[in-house]
Amino acid sequence: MASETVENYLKCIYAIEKHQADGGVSTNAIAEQLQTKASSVTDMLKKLKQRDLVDYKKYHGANLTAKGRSKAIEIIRKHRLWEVFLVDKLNFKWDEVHDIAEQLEHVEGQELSDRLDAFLGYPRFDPHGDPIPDAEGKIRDDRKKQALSTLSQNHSGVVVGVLDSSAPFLKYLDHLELKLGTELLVLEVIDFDQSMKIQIGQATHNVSNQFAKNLLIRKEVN
Amino acid sequence: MASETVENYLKCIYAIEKHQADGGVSTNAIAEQLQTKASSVTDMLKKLKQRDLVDYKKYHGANLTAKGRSKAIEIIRKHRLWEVFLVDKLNFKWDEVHDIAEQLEHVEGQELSDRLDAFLGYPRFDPHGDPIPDAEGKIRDDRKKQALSTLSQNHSGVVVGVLDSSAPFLKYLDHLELKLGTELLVLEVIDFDQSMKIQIGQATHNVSNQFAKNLLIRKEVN
DNA sequence: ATTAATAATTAGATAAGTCTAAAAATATAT
DNA sequence: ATATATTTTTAGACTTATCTAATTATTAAT
Repeated sequence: MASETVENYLKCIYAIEKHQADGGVSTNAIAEQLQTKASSVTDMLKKLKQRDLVDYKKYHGANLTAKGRSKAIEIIRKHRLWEVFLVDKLNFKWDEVHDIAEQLEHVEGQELSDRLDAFLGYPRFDPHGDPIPDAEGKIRDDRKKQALSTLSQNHSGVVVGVLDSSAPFLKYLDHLELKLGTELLVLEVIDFDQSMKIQIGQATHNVSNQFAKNLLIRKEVN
Repeated sequence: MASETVENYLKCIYAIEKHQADGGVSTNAIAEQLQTKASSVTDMLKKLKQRDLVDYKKYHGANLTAKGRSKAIEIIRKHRLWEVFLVDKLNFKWDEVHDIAEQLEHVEGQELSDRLDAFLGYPRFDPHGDPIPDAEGKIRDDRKKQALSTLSQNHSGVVVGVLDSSAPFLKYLDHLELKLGTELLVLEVIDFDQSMKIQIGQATHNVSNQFAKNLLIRKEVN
């Protein structure tokens, strides 16, 4: 199989592709995401192309081939399954699991992930609300989710995920007593900076637009 | 922390040290165990010495320092805990877990192993009967175990471990319906080649001396 | 349509780990 | 005690993945 480094590149390109709809993923975007230099990325893209994992044209970025995408999804599946394991079975908190899962995702063995999947009860979502691809690589996520920032006054929703799964953001959510499944109501949107006042249970909080853009909710019909 | 390669060298030196009582572990012994060349081992021993993980004198082999030994035991702890997980929770068979645990043992995080340990109920032994070091690196094994080959006629014992944990040997044990805890009785020892006839439940089998040397039993007083 | 700014690539080095082939040290045998 | 065999080390090369500095392409701006 591919080295850990190669796997990280594939996962990274997959993630960027999803955020940008059109065109090739740029060398710089990959470099920034992976905390490496553009020249290293260029070198790697050549190798990935040789192995038929990406389509790559000099100066025009890269896109995953079917083969590359399939490998990326496999890694994401493992990452998310391990995260469920760490939270559900080992009682880690949702802000503690990312780095460990980052290591576990590279452990090889289809049999391993499939048995882990079964052991966990075939979870559909990881602790951050991200969908877990099934054994065939299908991503089953039919939820209509949107950023909190897209809600207007007096609309309510249920937290179903996050766009930022960094520890600081997740800890802030804990602080606000927000977790997956929590219902919230937009009381007010401030025109000046798009910050909003939201109600969670009996409490109200003011949150920034940056915050609202990173929280995913399913809108409630009310 | 140390790279996977370094960890594998430490684990290897630890294992050989245990089998040979005296003196330095030879370059060739390490090379054979790790399926690599003697020259590579020499290179690595120099690096391990620089990092104070082994004592090494040219042409006279290496021994782990306290620091090196502690790291080796940490890896062994992780390896054995993961093996318990794979067998007890994911229902792998005892001959299938070695290679997967070989990967999992390199995942970093003291917190991870400790929580895994707790989740598994602080097991004392892995699926092959090897003792699991505790969080402080103490190896708790007060069992009086000996190779089956040391038993004489009409003595019986209980299987408590194996010296060879390769898949072929373990599968053979399955075939004989021998597992940890199984009682057996030596019916006859053939003088010619030290092979023996043993009784397991109602069945009797003839096993080679090579077999008997790799099966660990606790002698029963009867 | 040039020029300036930005992005991407090449060239050449470095580090970790490995190898082959040759040289040196140690161990063994007479 | 010397010769032979075995083991170990050195020297130099290769691979993967990385870096810096310099160069080349592309994009944006006037």
